[in-house]
Amino acid sequence: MTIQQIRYFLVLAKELHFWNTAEKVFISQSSLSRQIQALEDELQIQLFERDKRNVKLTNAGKFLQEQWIEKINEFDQIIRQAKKIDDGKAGTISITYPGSITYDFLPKFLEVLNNNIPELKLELTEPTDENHEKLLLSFETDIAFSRDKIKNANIDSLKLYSEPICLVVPKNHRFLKNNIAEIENEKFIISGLHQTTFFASLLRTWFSKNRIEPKIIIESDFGGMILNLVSKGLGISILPLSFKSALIENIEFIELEETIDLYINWRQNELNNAIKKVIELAEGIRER
Amino acid sequence: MTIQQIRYFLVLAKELHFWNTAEKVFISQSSLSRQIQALEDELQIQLFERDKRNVKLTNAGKFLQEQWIEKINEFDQIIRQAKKIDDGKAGTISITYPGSITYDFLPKFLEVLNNNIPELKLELTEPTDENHEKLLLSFETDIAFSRDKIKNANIDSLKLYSEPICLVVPKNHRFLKNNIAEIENEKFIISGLHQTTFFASLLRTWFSKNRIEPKIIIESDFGGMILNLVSKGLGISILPLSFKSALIENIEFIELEETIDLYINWRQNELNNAIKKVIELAEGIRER
DNA sequence: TCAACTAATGCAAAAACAGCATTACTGATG
DNA sequence: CATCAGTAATGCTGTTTTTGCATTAGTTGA
Repeated sequence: MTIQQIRYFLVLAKELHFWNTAEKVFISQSSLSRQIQALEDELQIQLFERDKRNVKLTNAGKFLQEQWIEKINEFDQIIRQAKKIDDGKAGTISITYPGSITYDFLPKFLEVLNNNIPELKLELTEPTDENHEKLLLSFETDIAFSRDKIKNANIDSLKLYSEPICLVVPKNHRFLKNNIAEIENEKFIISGLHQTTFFASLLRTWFSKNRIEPKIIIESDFGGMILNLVSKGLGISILPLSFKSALIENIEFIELEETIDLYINWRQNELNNAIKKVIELAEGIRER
Repeated sequence: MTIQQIRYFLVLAKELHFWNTAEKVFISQSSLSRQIQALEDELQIQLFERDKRNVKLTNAGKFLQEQWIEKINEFDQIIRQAKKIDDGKAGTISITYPGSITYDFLPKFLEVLNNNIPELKLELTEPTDENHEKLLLSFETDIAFSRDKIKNANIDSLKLYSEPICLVVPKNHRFLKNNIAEIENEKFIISGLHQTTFFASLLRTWFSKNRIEPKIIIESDFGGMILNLVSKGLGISILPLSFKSALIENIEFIELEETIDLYINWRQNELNNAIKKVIELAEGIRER
């Protein structure tokens, strides 16, 4: 059984037409017909019901289509990862991170990487869903920065630092002079509280602990946007202190009691030396 | 790339010896050598470092060995499952169940199955670890009976019935005449409370709710054994009412307030008609 | 220096595969 | 009812790939 045969099968299962499929996979109709027959023979499973005119998946065929699509993707991903390991330092490594470290920690970290492994190529992504666990284990990413600790037997985690979260207000806001009072009357520009991200849940907890039902006028998950709107006087927000490094005009940060952590996460028993080196450097930063 | 090549690779990765490997996989050494070369060529990844005398896995090779062992197993399991679907009613379906339904529900259910689908072949297992979720999704089982509801988007669950849990005591035990008092002085024969099974956690809750620290003299997860020891007067136990159907001599059941449920669980969108029919029959039983 | 080991390779036979042309059957059309 | 277009399977032939044998070439230890 060939991986290629499985790919042919998957295209045919979608097209349900030998000629079209043959064209798509760049072989002749007769060859395709025989490849599929060979596959059916080897598996001893009928995949398609076909008469001289129609092609239809059997139940077993439908099942294999579902399952194989997934497995073949995983398969390809594994090979891509193996290539990275084979390339060694020349390979590209993927890093995912929460937007809140864009202005402060991340640039510093990238500078350290560049000084120590100048030949390293990086791919940076800010994941929309925050399932770091899955992203790491399926090799879609190599290093994941996260705000909460990942608890998984196959993932190692290390806390890098804690920082306060802050009220973010325009310059000259009354909060800066008086005590923080009647916060409930303020308009908030804030990430959607229904989100499942760790920061959203921290915000929910903070609001409920302080018995505040915030008046949210704009929801945005993009910190840069929030800062900008606050600086224009459209409302106030709550963000980790790191955002101060964005150096936006007309903004002040008021530290709150609450703190938030930053973790670095990676696959246990990583074999890729470049990734191992990056982790070491992160550990080094923490020790300082 | 052939599945077969990957299998060759996996054997060689373990043996690290071309001749031995060739013998094990029933091809000649030269053929094996060329198959591995072809694999390396196609992947563009060096899998082994070899001189004229030694064979050693590269890092990328180690990685692929780890990953492929797993994927190939999943692959085989998928094909086995597809075969079952292809066989239709003639196939064997796998059922896992908690020991507590051995004497009451399960025999009745098997009778219903036998009356309705006499040609069905069954494989029954009492899983030691209770990870029904994984067993179902990896196709190691087809139908899982469980005491707690499985919450997983890819698994469907149905509650079949509730039953009380009972104190199980020898005949003529004082509890049968008086109120249940000074239970703390009784010796318990019971499943290990540290277990992660749903029943163990239910027991823990019950004991703590009633502020009892049970004196456990024998731990056993096997209901039949527990019944036997209770009947011999060695202690008392707590079990679901179902065990009454075991019809052991010299035993009485005292119903408690607490109840426990039985669920049947299966993969959503099951394609195997035999499995679908079994689920239907289970639903039918419930409606009665 | 020699013998034992072991992975790679040249070679010829065998097997598998590819594509062309054709067959065989189905449905639709007039 | 005859004809035609559509479609999957198959016979055939040339090409490519794979196989195993025998041999080579490098390594290790005596």
